[in-house]
Amino acid sequence: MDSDAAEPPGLQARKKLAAMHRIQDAALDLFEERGFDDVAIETVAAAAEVSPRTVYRYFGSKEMLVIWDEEDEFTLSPLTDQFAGADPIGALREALRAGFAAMSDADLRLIRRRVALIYRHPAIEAALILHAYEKSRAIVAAVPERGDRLETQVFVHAFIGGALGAIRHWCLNGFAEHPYECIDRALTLLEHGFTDPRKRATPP
Amino acid sequence: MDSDAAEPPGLQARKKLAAMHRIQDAALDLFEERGFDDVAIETVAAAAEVSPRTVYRYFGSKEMLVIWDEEDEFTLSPLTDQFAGADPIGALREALRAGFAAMSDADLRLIRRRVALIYRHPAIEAALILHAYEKSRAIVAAVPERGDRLETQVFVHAFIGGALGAIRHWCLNGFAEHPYECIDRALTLLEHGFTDPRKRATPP
DNA sequence: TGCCCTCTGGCAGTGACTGCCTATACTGAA
DNA sequence: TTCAGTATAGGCAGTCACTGCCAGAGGGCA
Repeated sequence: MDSDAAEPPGLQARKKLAAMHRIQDAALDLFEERGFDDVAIETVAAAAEVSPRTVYRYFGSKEMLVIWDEEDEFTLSPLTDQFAGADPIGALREALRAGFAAMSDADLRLIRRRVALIYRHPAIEAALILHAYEKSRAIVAAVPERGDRLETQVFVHAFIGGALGAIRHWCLNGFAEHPYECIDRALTLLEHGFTDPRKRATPP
Repeated sequence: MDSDAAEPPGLQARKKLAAMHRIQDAALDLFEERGFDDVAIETVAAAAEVSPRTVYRYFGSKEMLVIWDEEDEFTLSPLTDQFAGADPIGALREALRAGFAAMSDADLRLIRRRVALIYRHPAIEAALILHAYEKSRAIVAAVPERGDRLETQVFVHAFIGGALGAIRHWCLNGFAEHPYECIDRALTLLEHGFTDPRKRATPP
């Protein structure tokens, strides 16, 4: 594991981060232009002027070129703590609200670009789902006394599922609403349960 | 698509089904013995006395050798209808109860064998998750007036997530409980929501 | 400046997966 | 029973994602 405390950036790490952004940019361009399946890693590497080996070292898989988000670690790790608290849904809502509030318009544009690509290509959507479940597994593991309890498993998985459903809806709806709006409504649904079909049938 | 009505079995289809069972059996044996990653498709094909090409034609992917369940189509397609009704959770509960009740001990043993393998190898668990989400996508698509609604997306995804959590807990708990027990409790959690942490902290 | 060491690049390999074509087995009618 | 017509399995060769391994280039620090 890296380390939990934020260390001074490191001049070498900056180059890596810059390269990752350059590679992701090139990849998004190519994928949007020719389609995900018709672009080889070698092509992406050539466009970003790095070796294919480096692309794999940085991103691990082709799909991660689209999934990867620099802020991922920062936004997701506090989530772990929320699940242990007394009001996990409220805490999650607040954490996500803060996360979206901290985003610039450029950030949001980049996310929309990536999400559009994700739901245009099933293979990438698959990778996103797996990525989300890896997170959920980490979250469950981080709640020691409750990790093996069915209730924890179901809650965490349902939350991940709900979040994925919200993102999917956000994209399939042409990004009409603000993403936090979707997440928020998903959280409300999880909060109150699906007992009453009218809760599902009529928006708040 | 095949067809929705049950046609006479077809003598050719029987041979295929028998071959699939033979291939899956051989695959499970080999995966349990040597591990999923250390068995090539070629080996499985040789053990089942079919060509590797046929294995792919039947199962589509290596992971599907473990995931595949003959009853899958039969148990899952009625689920689609349940989501459209007034009391989807109740209908789901009943459908799943009936499904498990119809299972023989041999069926259950096979499922335990497959699930144990699934959670021993992340790659197979990944495939299971994706398989489940493909089903959920089909389900959402089958609820025409509600398919693009956020509430439907979230509900279906949360249900799938909850079910996956329940199965995961079932396996990680050493198959101590009956699987329907786990699913049932998961449904109850979804039904009542996660408002009250005590609902998560204390079993019914 | 010089030593250490991490990181990048190239190489070669593995194995999952996929068209394409031929042989073969099944199906339905003469 | 036999003969078309059709669907299906096998074999071949190819693509490409992904992975160790090793040598070289470049930062980090004295």
